[in-house]
Amino acid sequence: MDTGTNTEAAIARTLKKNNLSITESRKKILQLFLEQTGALAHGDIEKKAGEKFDRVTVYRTLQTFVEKGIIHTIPTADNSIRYALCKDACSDGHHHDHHVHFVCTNCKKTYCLDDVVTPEIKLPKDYTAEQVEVVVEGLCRDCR
Amino acid sequence: MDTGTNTEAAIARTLKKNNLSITESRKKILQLFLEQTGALAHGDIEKKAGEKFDRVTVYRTLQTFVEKGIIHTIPTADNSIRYALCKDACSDGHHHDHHVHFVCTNCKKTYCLDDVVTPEIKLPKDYTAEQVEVVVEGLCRDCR
DNA sequence: GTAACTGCAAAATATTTGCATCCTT
DNA sequence: AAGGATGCAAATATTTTGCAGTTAC
Repeated sequence: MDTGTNTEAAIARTLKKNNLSITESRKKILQLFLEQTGALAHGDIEKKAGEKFDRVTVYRTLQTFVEKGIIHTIPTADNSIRYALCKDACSDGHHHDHHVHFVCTNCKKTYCLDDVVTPEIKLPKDYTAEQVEVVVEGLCRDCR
Repeated sequence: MDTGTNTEAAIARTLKKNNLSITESRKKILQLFLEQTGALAHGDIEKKAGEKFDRVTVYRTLQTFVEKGIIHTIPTADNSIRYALCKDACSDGHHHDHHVHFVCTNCKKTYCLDDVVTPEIKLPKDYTAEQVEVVVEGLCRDCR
């Protein structure tokens, strides 16, 4: 069975599920995320997509995907927003990550460690936690 | 005893300790951090400093402070870098935070919870952790 | 006096918006 | 056919760089 077809079908399904029309740029960008181990920054996507799309389309597509809960942003100390695919628990605007993110200090790749669950954090009495983000920096498997 | 004087002395000491000359902008910006409970974004500093400094000076001052380990950056999901004072464990370029950061989803203030220590994270075998960043989002004491 | 720091101008980047055209449904 | 999505142009915003003048030591 052709995997290409499977992936395409999955992509179409994801878009349809979110009431988005199925267009070239959305398919291509979603494809990039699926092919990718790690997370992608806006710039990565422009590069990987070649000359295919206008810069503005990339901005708009990423924004739409975040709004729909298809991808989520990962905070990093160096001000470059990165995006990664959400697992199914996410939906419209309400993203809930329960896994840890990892940024390699050498190759700068960003990974979602889906199997590493964010720990409980004990806050001072006056604070209420809604969401916990954990970003670990270090060397990834390829760089050590 | 005049607290103003104490603070000024502390500021001067901090700058001297890091081989930085004691200038108006540095004093003023460091002052802002000391007066502040939470963290500051570049924009906040420009606003709070009034018309006092050139935008470029703020950029350069923040950069210098980060390099010297006087302040550190806090990653947030919304791409606005925030800065907060480092505790003494930090030095030249090697910043080590062991506390949790808290961002209020209502008032957007960012706090360093110095008493809340970052937990140990168990990573997959192939990864090495150098630094763990934890950012908790929720409601702060003033907003709940 | 000298080296370091600042402010201004301007360049380089990054992001947002409006609108006409094209594509999906 | 109608509404949504794209691409282009241009407006904004953000960050960086060079350099001349000023300040700290």
